[in-house]
Amino acid sequence: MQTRESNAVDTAGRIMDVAERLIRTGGYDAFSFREIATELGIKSASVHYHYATKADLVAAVAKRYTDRFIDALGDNSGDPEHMIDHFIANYRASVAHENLMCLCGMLGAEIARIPPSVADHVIQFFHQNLEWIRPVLARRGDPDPYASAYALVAALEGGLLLARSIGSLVPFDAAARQARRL
Amino acid sequence: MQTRESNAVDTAGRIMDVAERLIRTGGYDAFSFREIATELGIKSASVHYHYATKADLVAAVAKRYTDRFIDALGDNSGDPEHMIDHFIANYRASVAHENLMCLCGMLGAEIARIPPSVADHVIQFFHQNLEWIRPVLARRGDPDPYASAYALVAALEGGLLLARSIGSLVPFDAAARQARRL
DNA sequence: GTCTATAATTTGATAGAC
DNA sequence: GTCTATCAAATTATAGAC
Repeated sequence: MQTRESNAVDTAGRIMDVAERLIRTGGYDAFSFREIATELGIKSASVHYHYATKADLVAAVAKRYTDRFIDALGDNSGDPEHMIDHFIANYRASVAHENLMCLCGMLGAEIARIPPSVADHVIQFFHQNLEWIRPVLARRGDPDPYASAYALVAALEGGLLLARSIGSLVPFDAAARQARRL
Repeated sequence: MQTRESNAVDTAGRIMDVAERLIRTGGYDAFSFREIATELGIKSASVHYHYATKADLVAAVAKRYTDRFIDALGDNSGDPEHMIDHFIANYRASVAHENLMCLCGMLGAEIARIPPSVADHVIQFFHQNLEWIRPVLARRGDPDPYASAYALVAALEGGLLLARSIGSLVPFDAAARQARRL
């Protein structure tokens, strides 16, 4: 069973930890097996023992990231206003606590160049996020919860991107505030 | 003087054309001098003749992209509602006509890994965009045009990202529509 | 499960002929 | 301005010892 902690205790988990951070910093092509190995004090051949190919590793990272993200969102049946704030807070933590992009935001930008097995997980991430927030928006009385869900996720991903670019949380908070208005 | 056309007639311009498309597809690390050379029917040494380093090439591409983008926006003194639609349309064309990310959206996601000379142009792009749209929003009677400018640019960049990820323009249009509301 | 060693390819970049 | 030739380093990946 996969641990829920950020810092896994087994080698396979630690490899994913490092890979996730590197991808969220520079994207799919901005890291190597050797870079991960060096950081963990092992050799790149050992990384290949756990994940045969780069596509395998990144697909595993994307799946774990999605599962953890949806798990952290939890139940969506509470007060809609509180649920929306909770949804926003989960995105905000990405840049606020670690100054990192959302993993699937980064890979989504690169969707046309990444392996299909990875792209599938990225698409799944967005669909699961949209399906979590859409009924919340509907319960709040939104006349078009489908469109509003798209708009909210887009605003949050763009907010992360702009916040990191400018080096300030102000754009994220402004985007979230505007997108959460009924 | 730099031509305004997308397809430059000189080699230096053609190199930038190919580089821009490749970066907008997969990011800074997802292309090589050889890939550009092969596509143009020349050798990678010839690319280095025009741009000594990869950082030099991408910085030139980012500067040209920003200059063209701001130039295409033109004067911002017209009817605010029309100016906002015009601003949105310039972003929308990126994914609608070429299925590409905004160059500076892509590089902004990777801001922590790209050369500082490139990052400077990315930051400039966002500041120039914000300064173009902010007075428009102010003239429209927005109580906080600074925040609304951030929110609009974030929504459009996130809209591009989500549209490309999902493979549909619906998320972009939903994000733009929500972000343009007063 | 980790290692050494290495293969095969690609990368950014340079020297020097034409 | 473009070429051939080349370099040093890095890349993904594999074989086989321990």
